[in-house]
Amino acid sequence: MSHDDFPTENPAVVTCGLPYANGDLHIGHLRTYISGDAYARALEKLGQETAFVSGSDMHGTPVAVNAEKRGVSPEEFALEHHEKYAETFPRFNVEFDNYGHTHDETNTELTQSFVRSWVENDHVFEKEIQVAWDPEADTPLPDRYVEGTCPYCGAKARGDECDEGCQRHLEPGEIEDPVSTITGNPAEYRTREHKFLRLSDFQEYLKGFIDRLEGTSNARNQPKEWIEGELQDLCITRDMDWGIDYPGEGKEDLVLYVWVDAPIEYVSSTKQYTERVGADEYDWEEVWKAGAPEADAPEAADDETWDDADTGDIVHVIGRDIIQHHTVFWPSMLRGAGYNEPRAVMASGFVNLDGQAFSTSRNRAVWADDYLDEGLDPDLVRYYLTTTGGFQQDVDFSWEKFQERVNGELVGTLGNFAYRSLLFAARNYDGAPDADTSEEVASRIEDAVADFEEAVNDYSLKQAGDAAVALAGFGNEYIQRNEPWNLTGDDGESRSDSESPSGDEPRGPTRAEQVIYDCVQIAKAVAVLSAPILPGKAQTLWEQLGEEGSVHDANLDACLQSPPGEFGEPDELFDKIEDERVEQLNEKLQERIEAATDDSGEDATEESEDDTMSEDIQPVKEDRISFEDFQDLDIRVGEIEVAEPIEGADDLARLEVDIGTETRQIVAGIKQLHDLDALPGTKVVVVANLEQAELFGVESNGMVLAAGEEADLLTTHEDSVPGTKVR
RNA sequence: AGCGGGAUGGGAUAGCCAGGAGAUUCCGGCGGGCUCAUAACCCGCAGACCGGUGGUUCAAAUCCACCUCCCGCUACCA
Repeated sequence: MSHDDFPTENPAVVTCGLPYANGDLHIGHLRTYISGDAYARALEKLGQETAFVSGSDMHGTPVAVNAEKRGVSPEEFALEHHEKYAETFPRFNVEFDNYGHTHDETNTELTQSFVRSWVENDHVFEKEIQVAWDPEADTPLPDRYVEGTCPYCGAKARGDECDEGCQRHLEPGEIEDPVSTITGNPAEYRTREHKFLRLSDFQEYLKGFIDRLEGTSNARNQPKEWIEGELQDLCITRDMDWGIDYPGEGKEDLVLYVWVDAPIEYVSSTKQYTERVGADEYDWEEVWKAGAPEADAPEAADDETWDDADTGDIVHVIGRDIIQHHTVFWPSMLRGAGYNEPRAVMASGFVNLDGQAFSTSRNRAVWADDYLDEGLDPDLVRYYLTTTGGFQQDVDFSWEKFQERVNGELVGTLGNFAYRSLLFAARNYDGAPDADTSEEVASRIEDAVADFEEAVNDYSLKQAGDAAVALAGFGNEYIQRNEPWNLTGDDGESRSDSESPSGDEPRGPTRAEQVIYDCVQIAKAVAVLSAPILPGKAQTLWEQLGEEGSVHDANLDACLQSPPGEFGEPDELFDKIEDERVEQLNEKLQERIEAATDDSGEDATEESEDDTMSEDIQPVKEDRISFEDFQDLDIRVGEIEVAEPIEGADDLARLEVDIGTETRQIVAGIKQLHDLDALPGTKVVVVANLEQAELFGVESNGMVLAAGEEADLLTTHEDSVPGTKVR
């Protein structure tokens, strides 16, 4: 399948996955938005007509539940977050052409029109299903708000999945002893009629679609299992008040499932952009609808049809956790309503913090607000997040690594080159000397531009960013090699006589003038090429060069166009991050984590508040065991000698425990609840004759006893020596 | 369990789709240079049998098969 290279004749739209209006943003979330922004800007650099849109996802159960807890309406609750997001993004230089939300009029109307199209094209059917209900609160309980016992393995499980036990998917009604996680009441099941989108209608279509799809490879490969297997039909309604009403008679009590109205916001947001700037400036229908094959027979549109279709280019930038939504549900939804299909899905990896996943409940995260409050420039984290690894790779964040990249590449290479070149030029020539770009330098800039163009067409922001920094690196080498500081002050002697063969011209540039002119030209190209990733800093450099207007209006051709002649002494573009600063940042992070762990009762977030307390205290079991059975347990005192985290596991720690006769390796689920460094020397109670197990690839030979969800470690009151039997 | 992603000098990463020069870049180490520049920059050196085994090929980090280990997804968490 062949899409034309960017820039294409038709408009493009770049979208970012909708942030859910329930919680704060951290730099993990930011990775997607920064990348989307940088990619949209990069497309514009190529001269591609591009809109960049997103919006807040306002609906769904978590918003409704959390709003109720706070005693406000869901709308008020969600709008508050929406406004916060809308204000935060620009502070990271993420500038949407339109940022809407799913609850506005545009999206409500458009969503309902999508649903009507599906109904008209016979993709929707009705089915009775079992829905969990909280009889006391008289509210339905979506899957995740039910807990109970897994009918297969007996483990504690969520309504939709045996998440801790056998991992089996559970159908509504299957779980035993269902309990509402909202109120703690026993839940019951009621039979309800719901609407389904028949995804199987699109199975053949999707097989073709996935092969045409560009972007990251994970977005193409991950959904294959679904597409080539049997697609479950998608239940598109929920028993709730909060959401967009299902547009049909007799269904007033149903709202649409969030994953119906959420992606449609991409279209709505683009439409709002058109409404604001006018269709001759940017026409949303050209990108979303025009030229798309007819909707009535989805599978009829094959590769060839799409090849010939004169459509716009839709690029979705998302996190890799919602790949299936964008490669299975969403294209089906678009196709069923006669819309265009996405050209590319760029699914980013996650951001880890010092090698471990962010944990919002433990406050182990770098929050967007914290970053800004530190006074750190947004372009620094933009650079880090977009160029540290491949787009679909996970990226590890630590303040040390952040410092290393900033100081090495932005301060040392890019900033230093720009500063030394412009300063030298300003001091000696009051700007760019009179000359033309040398062949060597022009050709090097052309290479950088070609790299950049290739990067955009390969959906590689890293390559785009590297193109700019590598060019600055060349600049440093070039200025060093030519030593213009040893050439100034010379008179006629050092002029490059080869450059001015005839006596007609008053004089050619001196060697120094030539070198400095070249450097200024390189700096200009660096400003243009780095603008998508470093929008603020590129603009500063642009202004230092004496350029008018915005660097974001310049396209790649500007890289080789001559810079204006005059400018004054520049300021340094980037500040070095000192070691003390990194220490401070680490300390603050550490303090926050500890604070969050300490007062977990008071300032606890939604996760712990709900169920932890009730979960720990259960009625005493009726079944008694014999004394002999008890005797079979070898419980003894142990002393922790070594405690270290197990890479990648959320809460597992590897312990070495002295149990008197020997030192055992034991894996315990206590990592996030204890400061592991403080554990060695602690007396614990160990079940020594438990069968061995392997957890996360680490052998566990015994069990350390701890109480409850908080894993409160059992220890001894006096100082029994390791090995002492507990009885 | 199935599926996806990954394993590359001490650390971090690129290259893999389109097989072929001394395997990229950054940090760190060692030695030199420069002084326009933010103790910055430039040059050179050391250091990798590209996770393992087998295959295809004139040629494999790259393609194929099997295996090991890590991370994730499996139908509301970027």
